[in-house]
Amino acid sequence: MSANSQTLKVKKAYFLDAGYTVKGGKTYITLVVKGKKTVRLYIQHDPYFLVDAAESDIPNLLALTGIRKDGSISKPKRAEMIEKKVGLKKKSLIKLYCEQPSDVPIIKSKIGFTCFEYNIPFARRFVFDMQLTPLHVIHYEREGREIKKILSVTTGDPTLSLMSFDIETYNPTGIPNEEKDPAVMISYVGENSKGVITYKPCSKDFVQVVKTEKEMLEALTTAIKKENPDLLLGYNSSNFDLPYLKMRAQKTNANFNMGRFGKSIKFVNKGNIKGMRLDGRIHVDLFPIVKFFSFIGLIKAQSMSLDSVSEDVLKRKKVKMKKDEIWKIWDSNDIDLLCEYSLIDSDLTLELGKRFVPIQAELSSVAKMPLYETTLSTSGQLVENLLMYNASDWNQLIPSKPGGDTISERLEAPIQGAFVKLPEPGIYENMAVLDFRGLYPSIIISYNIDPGTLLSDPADASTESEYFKSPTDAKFSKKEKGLVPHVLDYLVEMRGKIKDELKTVDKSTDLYTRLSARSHALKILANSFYGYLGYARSRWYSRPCAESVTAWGRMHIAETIARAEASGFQVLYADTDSVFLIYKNKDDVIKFMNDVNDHLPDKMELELEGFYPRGVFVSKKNSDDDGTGAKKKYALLGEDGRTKIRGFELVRRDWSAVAKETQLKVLEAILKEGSKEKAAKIIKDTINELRSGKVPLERLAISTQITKDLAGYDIISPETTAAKKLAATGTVVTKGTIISYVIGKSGKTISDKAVPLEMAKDYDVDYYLDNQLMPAVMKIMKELGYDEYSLKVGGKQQSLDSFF
DNA sequence: GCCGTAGGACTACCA
DNA sequence: ACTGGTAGTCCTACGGCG
Repeated sequence: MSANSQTLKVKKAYFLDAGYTVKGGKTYITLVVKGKKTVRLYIQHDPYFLVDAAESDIPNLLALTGIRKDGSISKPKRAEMIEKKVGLKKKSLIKLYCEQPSDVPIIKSKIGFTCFEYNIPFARRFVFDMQLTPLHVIHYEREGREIKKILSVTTGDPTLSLMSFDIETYNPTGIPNEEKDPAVMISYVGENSKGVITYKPCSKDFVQVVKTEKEMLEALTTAIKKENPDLLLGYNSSNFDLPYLKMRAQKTNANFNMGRFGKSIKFVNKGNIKGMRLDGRIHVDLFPIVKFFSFIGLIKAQSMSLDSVSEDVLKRKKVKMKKDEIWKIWDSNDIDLLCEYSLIDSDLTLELGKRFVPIQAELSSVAKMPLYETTLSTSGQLVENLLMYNASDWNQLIPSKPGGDTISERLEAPIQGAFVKLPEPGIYENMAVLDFRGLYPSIIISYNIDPGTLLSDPADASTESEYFKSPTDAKFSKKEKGLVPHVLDYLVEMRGKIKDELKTVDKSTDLYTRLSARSHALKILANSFYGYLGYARSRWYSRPCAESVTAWGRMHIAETIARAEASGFQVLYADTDSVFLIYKNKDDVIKFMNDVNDHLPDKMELELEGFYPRGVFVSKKNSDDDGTGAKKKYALLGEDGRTKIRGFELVRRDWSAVAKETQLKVLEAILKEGSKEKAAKIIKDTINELRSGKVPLERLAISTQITKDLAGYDIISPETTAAKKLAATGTVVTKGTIISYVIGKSGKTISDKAVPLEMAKDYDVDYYLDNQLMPAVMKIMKELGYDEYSLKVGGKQQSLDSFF
C-alpha cells in the first residue's frame, strides 16, 4: 500500500471530454482534462445494463454468450442485485456487467427478460455514474496515465482557447471533388496567431506561401500545434472542411494532424446530425449551432450562410465572394483578394464562436453533456441527458427509449395545446400586456407534474388533499417531489439567482458574459421540458403529464381573462400565457396584476410586460366580409417609441423586401404619427416605383427553405422550381438550403416564373403589386377605411384625389 | 375548354 | 427529430357552364 502511494498523485483539472477505449479485454474511459497541460487519462469502468429478473436467474444470465463482429466470444463479466426507484415504488433488478460497451447489445439480444438502461452511450453513462460535470474541476488520484479514483467534483470555469479555420478549394466543375480537386488555401485565426497558407505567390504579409498542397496541410498542422487551442472552430466544417482535408491529406501523403493526441478525424453521427471528432481537441462546427439557435429563436438570419449569420449576429457588413469562381481566381494567379476573403471567413467564424461557445459551454455544464456532444445536440437530447443524470443521482430507473410502434402511436394522438383569443381588428390606444413568467415550467413545478408522481393506479388512490388534480382529471401526488419538477425547479431557482447577481456585475466583464450565458442556457433548458414530455421519442413521454400542463395553462389564462373582465377591463387578445388589456389608468393594471398573483400558486407569477400607447390588430385575409380578426398578428408601439411587431409579413423571410419594408413604413406611419395620409402616400410611391421596373432584384427576392430532397416534393411550387433551376447550374441544393427567388416576366404560372435571385433578369410588376405589396398593406389600410382600388389608381396618376 | 373555388401541401410564424 | 395553434400562398382537382 505504501509502495503504491508513492506513485499515486492527487491532482485536479478541468474535465473537457470523455470517450472510451478497449484494451486487453478491459474498458477504459478516456478523459481529456485540462490542468497545467491538457492530457488524456484513462480510468477503468465496466459497461453494464439492467435485467428485470430474479436473483435465481443470475447463473443463467452469466452463462449466456454471443459473437462479436470480429468473431470472438462475448459473455457477461459479473452480476449483482440492485434496487431502483420506479415512480413512487421500488424495484429489484439484476445489474449485468459486460467486458466492453459493444457487448451490451449482443448480450441483451440473448435475454428474454425485459431490460433497462442498455441504450446509453458509454462515456455519458460514466458521467452519470460518477456524477461529473463537464467543464468543472475534477479531483482525482492518478498513477501515470491512469486515474485510480475520482475524489470529488467542484465548480469551475475553464478559459477555453479558440481557433478558427476555413479552406478554399479548386472547383472547375462547380462542386469541388475531394478526390481530384486540391485544397488551394487555408486560413486560420487564433488568439495569438492568424494567417493564410497557400502555394501560389501572394503579396499580402499575412500569407505564408509554401510550395505544394502537401506542405500547406503540414503548415496548418504546425500552426495548430503552435497555437494549441482547446477548440477548433469551423463553419459547416463537419460536412465540408474536415472531410475534405482528411481526403487531401491522404491523397498527398501529408503528415497532417489537427488533434492533440492522435491523428484521427472520425465521423460521429448523433441522431440526424453529422459530427467530426478530433483527438483531444474539441471540434466545434458552428453550423449546427446556428441551426439550433435559429430553431429556438435565439437568432433570426435570412439564411444560414456564414455571411448572413454574421450580418445578423455581429452586425458586420457583407463581403460576398462568389465561391463558385474560386478556381478562376486561382488560375488567374492573382490571388491577393482571395486570401483576404478567406481570412475574413475565419475571422467571422472566430467572432461567431466567441458569441456562441459561451452559451454552448454553459448548456454543457448545466445539462451534464460533454461540450463536443452539446454542440451537436437538440434541446430534447439535452433535457433527456439532464434527466438521466439526475435519475442516476436519485437511483431512479431510466425509462427506455420508445420503439417504432410506440412512437407512431404517440404521433397519432396529439395533445391539445394552448388557448388563443380571437382579437377584434382595429386600432387601439392604451394597451397593457401582462404575461405569465415561464408559464409551463411554473405549472410543472407547482403541480408536481411528473410521470413518476402520476397516480394512475386506483390502488394508490389517496385522499383529495394528497394530490393535485388537473383539469384533465390527472392526479399528481404531493407526497414526494417528482424528478421532472425537481430538476426544473433547480434550473428556475438557479436562473433567478444568476439574474440577481447579473444586476450587480459590470457588463464589460468576463463574469457578466459567463453569467448571462448561463442564464440563457438555463432558460433554453427550462423552456424545453414541456415539449420533451410530449415528444414522441422521449424516454419520459407522458400524455397525461403533457396534457395536464397545457390544460392548467388554459385554465389559468381563462381565469385571468375572466378576472380582468370582471374588473372592468376590455381584453383584446390573449395567446397561451399573455393577455392584452385596454386600460384607463395604469394603477388599475398593477392592482389587477397583484390581485391575480394573490390567487396563484407560489411559483407562478403574472408580470407586466409593458404599456403600449397604440396598437393594431388586423382581420384575416379571407374573411373580409365578417372581418374576423387574425390571431398571432399584431403591431404595438411601446412607450419608448419602439415597435413590437408579431406575425406580420414583415417578420417573415418568405416575403419580398419591397412588401415588407412598405408594410413596416405603413405600420410606423400609423402607430407613431397616426397619419393615414402618410401611409397612403408611402404605398402610392412604392406602387410607382414597382411600375417603373427599376426596383433592384434583391428587394424582390423571396426566401424559402427547401425542407426535403427536391425529388421528394408532391407539388410544384415557386421555391421548388427555382431550386431546380439553381441546381441545374451545379449549385448544391440540399435539405435545409434557403433559396431566394424572384418572380420574373416569362412563364405561365407563378412557379414557372420563379427564378433564383442569382439568375434573375427582370420581374413581373403585376405579381409584385397584386401578390406582394397589396396583400401586405391592404389589411392595415382597411382598418383605416381605404380600399385597394383607390390606392392603385392613385398610384397611377400622380395626382388624385378626393378620396384622401 | 374556361372559370371559380375547396382542399391539400407547404412554409413560417407565435407562444 | 421539443409541443400545438395559426395565417397565408400556390397548386390541383372538381363542378358548372356553354
